[in-house]
This record gives sequence, structure tokens and C-alpha cells, in this order.
Amino acid sequence: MIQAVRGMKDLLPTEAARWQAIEQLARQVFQCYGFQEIRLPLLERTELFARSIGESTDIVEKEMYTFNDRHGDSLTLRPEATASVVRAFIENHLDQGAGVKKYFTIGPMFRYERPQKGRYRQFHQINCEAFGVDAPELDAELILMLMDLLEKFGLDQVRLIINSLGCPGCRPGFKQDLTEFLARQVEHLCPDCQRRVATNPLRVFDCKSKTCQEMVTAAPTLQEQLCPDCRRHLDRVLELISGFGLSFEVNPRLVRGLDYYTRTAFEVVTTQLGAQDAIAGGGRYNGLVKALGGPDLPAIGFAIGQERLAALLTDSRLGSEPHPFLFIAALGAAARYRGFQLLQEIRKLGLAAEMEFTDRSLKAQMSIADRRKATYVLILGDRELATGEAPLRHMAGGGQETMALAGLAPALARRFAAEEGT
RNA sequence: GUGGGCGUAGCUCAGUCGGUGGAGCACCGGGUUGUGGCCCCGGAGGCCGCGGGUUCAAGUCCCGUCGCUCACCCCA
Repeated sequence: MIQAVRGMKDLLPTEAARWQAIEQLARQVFQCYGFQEIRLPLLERTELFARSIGESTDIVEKEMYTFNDRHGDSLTLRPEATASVVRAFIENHLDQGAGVKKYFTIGPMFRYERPQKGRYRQFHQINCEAFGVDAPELDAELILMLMDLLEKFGLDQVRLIINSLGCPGCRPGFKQDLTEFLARQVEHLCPDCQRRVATNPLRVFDCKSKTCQEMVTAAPTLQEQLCPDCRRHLDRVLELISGFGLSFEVNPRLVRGLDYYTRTAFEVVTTQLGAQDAIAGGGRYNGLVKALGGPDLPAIGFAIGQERLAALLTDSRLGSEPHPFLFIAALGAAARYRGFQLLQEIRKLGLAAEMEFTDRSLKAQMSIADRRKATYVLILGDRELATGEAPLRHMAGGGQETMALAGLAPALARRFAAEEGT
């Protein structure tokens, strides 16, 4: 048996319906905040990710699906969306025109990681990115929009965590101080953190080892060393999102794994997902557009993990499965042919209709109609073909009436409009 | 990449001391010459993940391997 590739999931009808509902609500909310949808390629030149995410990050070093195409160009299945959005922004000259530019995109990402709960090799993100404005109001707006959306999904057991990662003016100095602090007592760090001192010292703040945790309590924090501009920016963001009944916490230990982030970083976590607890994360990346060859424009964005979000909504009624308005139970070849014609007439009027094409007893066909949750069943046999009238059974009520076959489709359409239509 | 748990019917899972593999749900048919749900009767469905070993005999014990899963790591 050929199985799906490791870490890649089939979305079956029940779950696909929930995903559609998620996307529909997200689109609706994003529209209110002025975000427009864009759709981007899944494949990009490898260089794009190496330059944006960072050469020495785990994502680029060991998690990307990278291969050479038939011309020998190195291509990569995107491990995240921001780099592609920025590339498209620059390439299509979307910076032209006045004001902030806001985009969202929804789709699959690929990372070669060991699968576990809430982590897959093909996973899906709902991404929002905004370009051109450095004002803290934009940071606040984005965070408020994210929380607005999560609230509309009915999520309450979530925590919003905010931090500032500084800027090229203040972060390098801090990073230097921290590295020196850690290097002085490197032998007390766990093996992972000994490696992190060289690769990503900020990550030590995130370590789960008790001894590492104790050590970093004495370490310098970025909060203390933010430059005045970064300090003001963070304070203003916090001030702006306060007063909307939103609870949040500032956590100096929140760090991001991607190199391009500057200043505001935030994450939304839950206790209900196991180890992979972040359902959304994002932040500012003021230097990225320029670093990728575009104009020197500030930007900010976030991503929602769609699998993780969907996992939190399994109990909700989001995404009801469709059911036919009419099921045609036909007995015999002649009736099946007539039923087939009726089926098509009804569908062309926009109603959902189904019938069974195999020779099964009326009882069996009724049973199928019941399981499909059909509203009505039309029973069609030789008798009905002769008289031109057929019984129409209302499944929920159990009542039955006689309908003329001539003009049946429009009659049903009128009834649908009255009973279930808009 | 490292570690733990688990692989038995479509699904969820029993299977004792090694002795001819089961249940519930789902599916098919019947109980109604042409009427669903509830109920009753019957039926179909298994390389017990795969390979090797021990044994008179292996779903069961041992080794290997593959898969799934959870955690580390990383992150959405």
C-alpha cells in the first residue's frame, strides 16, 4: 500500500469543511482591517530563504526541502510565507502608491522536521503582512486584528505574549553582552545551550533545563538595553493595545527563530496543544525589504498555524457538512433514466440533489437518503412514470405528498427558497 | 538527529499460562411485492505491520526492520 509521505496529512470532508469555515471567517475579518489576499508560488529560489530567514537558522540549515531543477537551479519548497510575500512585494513594485500596504495569504509550508502533535512536514499558515509604516499603531492594529479573529473563533484559553527584540542599533550590543555572560559559565549550561551560545544565544532564555533557567535570571536582558527609540516603540504599542479588554504579558524571554525580526515580537500560545503550543506568532522586520533588494521600508506580519487552530476548534459547530435537498429513489431502468433527467434539471436550478445509480431495493435507497440527511426523497417507479405523479417524502417529518413530475424542478426550487433559502 | 509508547477487521479496541482469532460501531442482506431512523435475524470482512529466530506448536516469547505516535530539538 502506498501511504502518504511522512508528516503530510489528508484533509477529509469533515475537517475540510472546518478549514473552509476558518478561512471564510479569516477573510471576513481581514477585509475589515484592509488586508487584501495574494497567492504566491510554493517554490522559490533557495537563495531567498537563505538571505531572509538566516543562513545559520535551523530552518535553513536542516529543515528545507531543497532540490535542483532540470536546469540546475536550486529551488526550495517554502518553509514560511514572509520571504515570498516580501519578494513579490518588491518584484511587483507594490510599494508604489500612498499609505500602508496590507496583504494576507493562506497556504501550505514545508519543513523537514520530525512530526509530532501540532507539527507536520506540510503544514498550513494564514499569513498577514503590512508594509511601509513604522508607527506603533500598525503593530497594535495587527495584534488587535489577530486577537479579534481568535476571539471570533471562540478561543478563550489563549495567552498573548509580547516582547521587543531591539533594532540593529541596540541588539548587537546586547547580544555581545549576553554571549560574554554565557561564555563565562558555559560549563554549567546544558549541551543544547552550549551550542546555542555560538548559534543563537537568545534561545538560552527559552531553555527548559532548570539549571539554564536559573542562570539566565542573572543574565542581562534586552529589555534593560533597548535603545530609547525601541523602548518608546514598545511602550507605545503596549499602551495602544491596552484598554481593549485584552490581557497580555510582556515576556523578555520571548525570542523568535528567524533572523529578520526587529522590535515588536509576539506570540499567542495555548495550554491545550501539547508541546507545540504556539498557534500564532509574528513581529516586525524593518530591514528585510531592503535586505532583499527592495526599498528601505519597514514591515510587520504574523502567521497563524492552521492545523493548530483547527485542532482547537474540533468541538465547535464550524463547518456543517452539506446535505442534499432532494434524493431520488428510482426503481427499475426506466425510472432511473427519468430520475436522471430530473436530477439534472434540479441541479441546474441550484439545488443539491442526489440519486443512487445501482439496482438497490427501495428500502436500501431510503436508508442511503437518510444517512445523507436528505430533506426530501422522491420515489420513482413504473407506476409513477405511468401516472406522471410521484410521492415526495419529507424525511424529518415523515409526511408524504403527491407531486406532478411535470414542473417538479421549479416547484422544488420555490419550496427550497421558502424553507431553506436565503 | 536522539529517546519513550504503540502496530490484531473499514474504525475503536479485547485476546489469560504459547494450543485452530473476538467484541462494539460501521458495511451488506432479510424481517415489509414499493418506504429511512429503533428493534430482531443472518452475512461478509484478518499476511495479527514486515522479516528472521526459539518451539511439536507463536497474535502471544526473542532479535531485526518499517510505520504511527508522543517528547527532546525547533517552531505556526
